Amino acid sequence: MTRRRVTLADVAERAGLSVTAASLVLNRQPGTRLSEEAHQRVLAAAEELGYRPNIAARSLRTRKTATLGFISDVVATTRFAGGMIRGALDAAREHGHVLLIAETQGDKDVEQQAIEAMLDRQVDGFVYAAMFTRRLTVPAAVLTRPAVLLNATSTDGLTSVLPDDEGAAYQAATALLRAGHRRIALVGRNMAVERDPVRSIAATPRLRGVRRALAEHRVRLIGAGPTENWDPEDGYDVTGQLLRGRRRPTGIVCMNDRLAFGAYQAVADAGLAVPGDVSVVSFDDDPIASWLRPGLTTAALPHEPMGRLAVELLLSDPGDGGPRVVPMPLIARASIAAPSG
Amino acid sequence: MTRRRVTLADVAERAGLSVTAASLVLNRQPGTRLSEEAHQRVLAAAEELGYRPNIAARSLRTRKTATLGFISDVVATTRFAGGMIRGALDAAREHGHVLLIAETQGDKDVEQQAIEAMLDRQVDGFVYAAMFTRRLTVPAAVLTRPAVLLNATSTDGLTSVLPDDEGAAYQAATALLRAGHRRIALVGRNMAVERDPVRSIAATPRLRGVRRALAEHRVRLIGAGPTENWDPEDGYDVTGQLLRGRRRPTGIVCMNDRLAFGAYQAVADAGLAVPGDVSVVSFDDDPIASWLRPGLTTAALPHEPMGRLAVELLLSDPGDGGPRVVPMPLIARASIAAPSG
DNA sequence: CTGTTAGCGCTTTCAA
DNA sequence: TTGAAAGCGCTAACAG
Repeated sequence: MTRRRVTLADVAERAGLSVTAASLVLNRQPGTRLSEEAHQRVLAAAEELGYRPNIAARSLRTRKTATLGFISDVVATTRFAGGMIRGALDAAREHGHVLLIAETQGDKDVEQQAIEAMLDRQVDGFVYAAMFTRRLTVPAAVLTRPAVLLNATSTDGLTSVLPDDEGAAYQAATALLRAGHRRIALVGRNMAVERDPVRSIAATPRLRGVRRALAEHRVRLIGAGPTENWDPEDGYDVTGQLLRGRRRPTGIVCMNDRLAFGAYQAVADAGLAVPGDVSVVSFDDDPIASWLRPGLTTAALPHEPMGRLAVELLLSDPGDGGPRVVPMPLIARASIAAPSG
Repeated sequence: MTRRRVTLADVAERAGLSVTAASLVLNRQPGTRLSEEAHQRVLAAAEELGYRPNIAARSLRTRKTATLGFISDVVATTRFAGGMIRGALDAAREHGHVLLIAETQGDKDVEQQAIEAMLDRQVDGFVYAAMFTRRLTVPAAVLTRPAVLLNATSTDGLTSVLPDDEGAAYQAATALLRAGHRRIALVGRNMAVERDPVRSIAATPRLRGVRRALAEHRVRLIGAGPTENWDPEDGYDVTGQLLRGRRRPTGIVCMNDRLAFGAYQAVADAGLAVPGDVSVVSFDDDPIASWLRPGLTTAALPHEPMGRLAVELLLSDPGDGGPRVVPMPLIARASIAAPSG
């Protein structure tokens, strides 16, 4: 039932011209050598027949497939992952490209297989993405083609796209300071992570940004216990300790929204309120940030712009190598107020 | 710098055989006509040269690309969306296929463009997915190739993959009944939605399943006000009303986890506790379900198995047309207890 | 058991 | 201004 696809030859025949002519017209060659009439005839024929080029056949000659490979470790587990994909997808579409997507789940064999499958299909380039900002080593097969790192850095000299964690942290802490807070604590410290070059990429600049803001106001951070992870229960535990401590903070910076979610619960359990007794600011703009009551003020991970930038770099000049930093907008909700004391 | 890819001709030359022979061996033809020695030589040559077939070239002859198109309305916005993609990706990989993914955002032009771009690349088939279960009309261009609907139904007679909402609702309500509850309310009613053939696909079977379970125990549902949407604030509002009503429920079934999130807040604001005073059960298994305290018992949307099944059907015999229902496991956490009264 | 040849649909010299 | 012909890498008739 599926009728044979119409080919360039069909168009040419209908236009009463050669395949060459048809090809020339349809590809809008610069030095428009064909007569105006030939143009019209080909265009009309293509239109009437509903002609669409066979990209596979074309790529055999041109070695361009207008297809990019997007390789990431995890898409399903983390919820904003989709944002990077969406941004990449949008940019690709705007440039007439299409995305082959693979998820490796951190499995090197799966990854290798995925890369080869894409190479077999002659992708023009790769976006190699990590769902959690980190440093990584790019598989050699990826370096076979132009490539851009997304939400990660490496030592391969590849261009990489990263969120501006430090700037975001500076803004977040400054928001607290501007509201008048001086007793500020930070939830989510973990020296082991901060010293680990692989995992520190988000933690360290966030810490640095907070410190820089506080330093400008000559405020010292209230010490908080370390957290093993950045999950709600970690936030709950550490915030509980802080609230029971001798110098109770009026403002808390959480390293991410999941911690903040736990912090909210700890504040409530202590018989206190956000933001009346404790102001909270955080990172990521996880969907729950808007569901919490009061809404959580948080610096949004710009996943969509990041994904977009990655493919735009890939399609223009991916070679230069420096990291490109994308700003994280502070989404102001209702979790910050002036300190009550 | 990128060395020319090694071709079949290279392998053949190195093996001292014809291209045909090499092709035959590498494609493991059934009637292994080549000599054992020829086999070895070709295999060795391919191995040494790191030969990889050019799928584009192959597909020109075979009209098979081992590439599938995955079209969905939204991937980034909804958090579990990724699950369907992951399942589809896994199944595709296991079958040596690769996925071209596009997101249409509900825009028909974007959609048409995406479908054509995929058709231009000769995809072998389509998975057409909706991120919220619903009825839809499949674009004609999709019907050009084998296709399977994912999380949606249509009138095109396409095979579709759906979650077993009714079974899940039956289980959820039964869990409450078994715990001893008799005063049970349902949060998330909306007649307008239930009567709308487009949007009712999840709501109606959930309602039916709950009713069937209650009927078996001769229990009548406590009336609850309708909700405009299924968002946290809707759950908060309606649950608040129920708790202030004359016949306070001891068990609540929420139509989804976002509603349940709001319900938890309403219970807390009423000075009551989950599950001591009110048991809650819900649908979806949104990540927050596990973050809530106490953990929310909820029927999980089986996105991953659904995505997987869709491509498996597509790769085997997509033609048959009936809807295929995937069970929704009830994830038991801590939000159900015996009624206190 | 193995090689020759044609051709998938397209682009691109080169010649007319 | 136009067309013929070669060839991208591969598979599949058809010979031998």
